[in-house]
Amino acid sequence: MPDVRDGLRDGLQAALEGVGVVPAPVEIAIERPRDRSHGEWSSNVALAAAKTARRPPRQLAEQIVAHLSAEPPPHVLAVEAAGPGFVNFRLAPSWLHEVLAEVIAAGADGYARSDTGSGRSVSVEFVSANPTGPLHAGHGRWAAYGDSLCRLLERCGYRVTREFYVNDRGRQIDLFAASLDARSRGAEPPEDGYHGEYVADWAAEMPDGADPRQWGLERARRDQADTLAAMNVTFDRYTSESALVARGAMDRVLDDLRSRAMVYTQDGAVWLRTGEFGDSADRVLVKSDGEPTYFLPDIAYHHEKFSRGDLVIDILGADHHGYVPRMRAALGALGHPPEGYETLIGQNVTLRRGGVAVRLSKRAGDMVIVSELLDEVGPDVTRLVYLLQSIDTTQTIDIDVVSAQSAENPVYYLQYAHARIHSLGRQAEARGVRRASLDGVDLAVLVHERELDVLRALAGLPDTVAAAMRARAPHQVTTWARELASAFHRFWHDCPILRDDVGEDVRQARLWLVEATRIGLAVALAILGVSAPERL
RNA sequence: GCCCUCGUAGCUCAGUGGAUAGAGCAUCGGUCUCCUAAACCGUGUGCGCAGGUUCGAUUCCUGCCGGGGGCGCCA
Repeated sequence: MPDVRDGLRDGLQAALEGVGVVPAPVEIAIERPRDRSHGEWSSNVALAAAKTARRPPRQLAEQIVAHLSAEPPPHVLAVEAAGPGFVNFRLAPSWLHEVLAEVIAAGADGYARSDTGSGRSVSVEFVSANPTGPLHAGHGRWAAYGDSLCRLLERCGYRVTREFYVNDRGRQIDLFAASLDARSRGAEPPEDGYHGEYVADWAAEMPDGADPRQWGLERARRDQADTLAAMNVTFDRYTSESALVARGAMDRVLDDLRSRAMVYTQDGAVWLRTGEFGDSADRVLVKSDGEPTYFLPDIAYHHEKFSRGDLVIDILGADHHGYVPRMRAALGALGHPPEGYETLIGQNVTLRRGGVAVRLSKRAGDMVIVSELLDEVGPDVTRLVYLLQSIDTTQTIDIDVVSAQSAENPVYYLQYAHARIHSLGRQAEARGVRRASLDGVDLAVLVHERELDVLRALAGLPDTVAAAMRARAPHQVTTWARELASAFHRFWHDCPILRDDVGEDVRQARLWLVEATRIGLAVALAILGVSAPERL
């Protein structure tokens, strides 16, 4: 896909040669200046290359400008040296008209797609909630985040496997089954058991004679699956811990570690030398009672995942961050390269209702589950709210705000832009206005600042998608979508389309501009896993 | 004590190794005979503190202060 920066970069390259800076000492960076008055694009090459060029940056910038001005790259109206030594480019709107044509040609399926990950596979594990209860608000965040990250990776060409690990054996399951059993008999769960209300609810559903363990696991998994389905999050692979143990994967990985002399016995327990691989201490693999800890099957699971991904990504809650060094150490002990394993730690979610924070604790019982949020605001708002901010920050979701049908709710701004586009389509149809073939439309009539702002936003989408994928930060796509919506609302306000006093040539060009906006919004919403209403 | 993470406007949050740090909400004041006013326009003494690296730091590094999370032969 053509990029206006290619021409600018070639021009800068030639200019550097022209002023005797050969070869260029740095990669030529071209970025958008924060301040529009500094032009459409800007380069800091003169600042970066000044030292090797052995002249003041400002002087170098002026020399570069002199060369570029003699033979300006495509679309360039003027080149200026500015500030400490920036080279600023002023461009004709034609570069944006080319962007519009590109967006239309690529469509929602093709625009902002890249092949940076083609031929590479990645396994992404997220949510992996214990089958001991419903998904809480934090799980909802990982579901929204993880699925959107996968969509980003896919858009960049990676082959992605979405993975969910089910810890269906061990002490927590025993406690859950015991809690369920106690409730079904009208008794209190064990002290360190599960005290949430749902345990009593589920116990009441449990048929007489059912095995609380088996029945409870199925009940919890069904509940979680329903919630994930409601959020439009699906997994390619569920791996059961007990099944993994049953088919011998755990024993095999233990043998493997033994053969590598990574294991020793002490106090009747089997330990892994994780301390030698960067962990703060060695860890127990098999307890003195002969039972494996969760850690050993988890190692086996991660070992397996490398058969599905060149890159293995775990998305974990902040409360599991301490687990990262030991898993990293275990994988190192098995000979996996460190760069093949990536962990993304998400901070907690707090829900607020009526101005009061609701505490999240599945075992204590006072828990806010995702389905509560889903029931109130629906899957689209739920996902978008989760993806409004970075997972590095703790998130506070005010249920009163996000469930309000008001301007306070940040989701509506986006949805309204989408609805306006579809409203225009309906109006156009009612008035018998049709969009002419793009070949016959003169996009050069798009010169209004509001029109150009929309196109500038659209021009930035490919970079945004690429950057969001690299940073594992789907919320950057949300931010972009809000910026596009803002540009679109301002355009809408100032640039009528169907009104009688609008000339046909301008109307046609604007109809295509709206279509391009629709495509941009569709790309972003597809990555976010959100659908927007066609009318509000 | 150690580890992870955050600290940006009254509130909720974006953002960047660069040239004058943004959005939404809230406040106050404007804009519909016109495609949806859930919109638009105007309105602001803000990067926790101190060092360091750099031509340039709010951004990177170190320390401190403050918030959240974690440090089991639980998962």
